[in-house]
Amino acid sequence: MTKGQPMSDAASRRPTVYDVAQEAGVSIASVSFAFRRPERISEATRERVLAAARRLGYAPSAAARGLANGRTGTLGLHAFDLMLERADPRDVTPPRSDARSPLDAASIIPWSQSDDETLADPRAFPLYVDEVQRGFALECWMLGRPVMLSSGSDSDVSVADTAGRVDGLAIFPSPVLPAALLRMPATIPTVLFSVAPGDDPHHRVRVDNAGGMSALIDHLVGDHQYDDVAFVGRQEGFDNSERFREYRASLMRWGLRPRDEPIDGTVRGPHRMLEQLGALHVRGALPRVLVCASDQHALMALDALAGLGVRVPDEVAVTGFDGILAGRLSTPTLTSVRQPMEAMGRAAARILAGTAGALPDGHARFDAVFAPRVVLRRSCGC
Amino acid sequence: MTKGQPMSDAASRRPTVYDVAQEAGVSIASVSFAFRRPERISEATRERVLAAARRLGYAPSAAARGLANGRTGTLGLHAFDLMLERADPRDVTPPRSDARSPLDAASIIPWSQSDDETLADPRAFPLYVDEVQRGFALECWMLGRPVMLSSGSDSDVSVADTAGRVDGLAIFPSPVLPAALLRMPATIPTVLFSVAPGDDPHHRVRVDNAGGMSALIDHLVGDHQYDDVAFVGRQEGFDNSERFREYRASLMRWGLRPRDEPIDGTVRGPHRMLEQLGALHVRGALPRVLVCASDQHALMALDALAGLGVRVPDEVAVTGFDGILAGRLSTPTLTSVRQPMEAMGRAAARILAGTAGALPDGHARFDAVFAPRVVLRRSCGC
DNA sequence: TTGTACGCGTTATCAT
DNA sequence: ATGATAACGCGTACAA
Repeated sequence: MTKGQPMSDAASRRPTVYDVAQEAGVSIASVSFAFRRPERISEATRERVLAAARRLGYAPSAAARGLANGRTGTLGLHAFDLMLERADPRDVTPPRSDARSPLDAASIIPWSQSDDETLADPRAFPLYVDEVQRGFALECWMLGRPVMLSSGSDSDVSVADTAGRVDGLAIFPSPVLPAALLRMPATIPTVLFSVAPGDDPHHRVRVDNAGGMSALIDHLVGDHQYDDVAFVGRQEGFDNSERFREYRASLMRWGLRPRDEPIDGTVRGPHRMLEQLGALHVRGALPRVLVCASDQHALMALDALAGLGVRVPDEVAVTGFDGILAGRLSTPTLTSVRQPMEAMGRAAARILAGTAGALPDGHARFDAVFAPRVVLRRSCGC
Repeated sequence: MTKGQPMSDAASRRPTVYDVAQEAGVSIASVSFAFRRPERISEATRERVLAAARRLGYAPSAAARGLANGRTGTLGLHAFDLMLERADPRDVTPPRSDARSPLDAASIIPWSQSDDETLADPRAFPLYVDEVQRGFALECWMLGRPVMLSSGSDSDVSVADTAGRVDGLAIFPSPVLPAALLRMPATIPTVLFSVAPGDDPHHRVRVDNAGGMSALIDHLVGDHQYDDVAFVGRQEGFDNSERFREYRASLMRWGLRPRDEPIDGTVRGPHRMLEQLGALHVRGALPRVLVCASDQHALMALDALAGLGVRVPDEVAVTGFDGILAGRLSTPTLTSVRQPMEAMGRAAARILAGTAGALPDGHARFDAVFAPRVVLRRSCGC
């Protein structure tokens, strides 16, 4: 077969420029121009080409275009361990879409109410990542760029795979990230969410944890006069660590002694929080305030305290961090430090879109640090 | 330059198999095998290749791979008029990510509280599409496939563009959809959400509107004895029309007379609902119940009634449809008919993943019809 | 086990 | 304005 000629059975394949060109009686260049360079072609042939394309159901292959001009036009958002902090979707019965129900005999599919409640629980959605993702998608929509969402637990492979599909990539934080981060190719612009500044070539979008935490502590100590304030949450990841550090620093500025041992609380899995708080409770050693590393920790603490019969905020006050929606639905409503999550997602998209065309070693590395804001609700005693 | 040889300045470009092959001292086939066919290569050379790839920051180009083997591995989700029913993100001040703030002198970015509230309003997020999208993304995650999110108002171009990027495509309903639908290439498996059955080659995922509506009317008339029930919402799109039709049919089965003129209510833009309800109110002609085409309509109706000083549900009862989260946050809480949105999104993904490899004219066309469920809350008088 | 050569579908560069 | 042709980077028969 001669190079560049259309294959014989045009019917069974996805149509290509060759098929359209033949159908319209023009060359493949004219087909391409009809779609991408309307000004370089006569209106008459353009119409002929478009009609032929429509007749054949032709859709240009993004893969070929991407190969030809070296860019995909897509921006990516990657999560290493997507949903690890949520209900595992594998626990939920998959809908029976594999049951063969032809169109003319559609059977009505029932669903498990409990499964639906698991998925629709505001404590599981929308979370921090969902709001950031929404901001990212909104901005990409405005920029006219498709968004590629990807995830994977094997850090290297999955991120490299995604990197090969997009012109720019934003990455959610993860415990496994730092190592993978260093190996990350600097070949496309990359934004890291909530990662400490460093020497690597990647951009940053993060929040001023210290400012938010110190404002929160100032409120708790200054306004409420609380003097026994504990921290809940393991120190893993940049955000949690920075929040813990500033929790200690702020208390010490007020002349108070922080509890050195933060109360551990894993957000997912069999959690030890009830256990730990229960132990403190029987010893009568519960702190007056639980400052939690995130809203998810705080909501778990509310559950645990309710289970122990401890009244919030009268006996123990609780605060969160992030400002997710579920904090507005809890009982009592949750005092928190809100991050502008949508704005952060949008910022990441703009950074990528702006630097996607630039040189790989573009010396302008962004570090967008957003100011969080204390949101006072009931759980702190307000 | 000879065909197939690496270019001279390997440093300034994204590295390719040629660069890696040269670096590792092997052929490009070995590089490819090292990544895709580990069993067909010796462990030693594989290690050499992977090390070289890491050194160079090599990420395989998805475009080239997609072109070579004819599939992208990605599933797509397309919305024609994404966010048309939400706050226009262009109204929101973009975050100042374009301000050059080098990493070593990060300035803290303030943000507008009102903008953040607009974006974080539960009435704007998560909506129906967001929950479906989440289900779609969850299922794709389980299937190990990336997701491509796209949107565009120009129906033909944008959907064709997306179709060229994915192995299968799910499409949200839209007023402009029917026309574009017919022109859609059947070249890749396609799922249409909430579209009436038809002769086209596309799959369907939808909800049993009639069953849901009749159950709702049965509750309102049978349990609450309401006899003056009006419908709110324009009859556009498959879901709204079917709901209106069944609203009429159900009432007539109960021997009641439906109001023929549904109260118009556009979800976005300067809405006429307050105006219309106000006119009915001054005439003392408000219906006893407002059955709304969607939760978004119902929430607007609640606002309008509150503005008129009409008590819900004592004077006028209100019901919605869909079961979005915002209905749990309204005052009073909203009685609705919930769709299993996540399950629908997951079903779409499974259908696409299952048929992506099949023949284009695969005769198994799915029509997954999910059973909705009445959710009783306060706004109906319960 | 490893290397060579070609095709995938598009865009861009040149001629005409 | 239109046509011919060479990249683009990867997968993979096929040859060695």
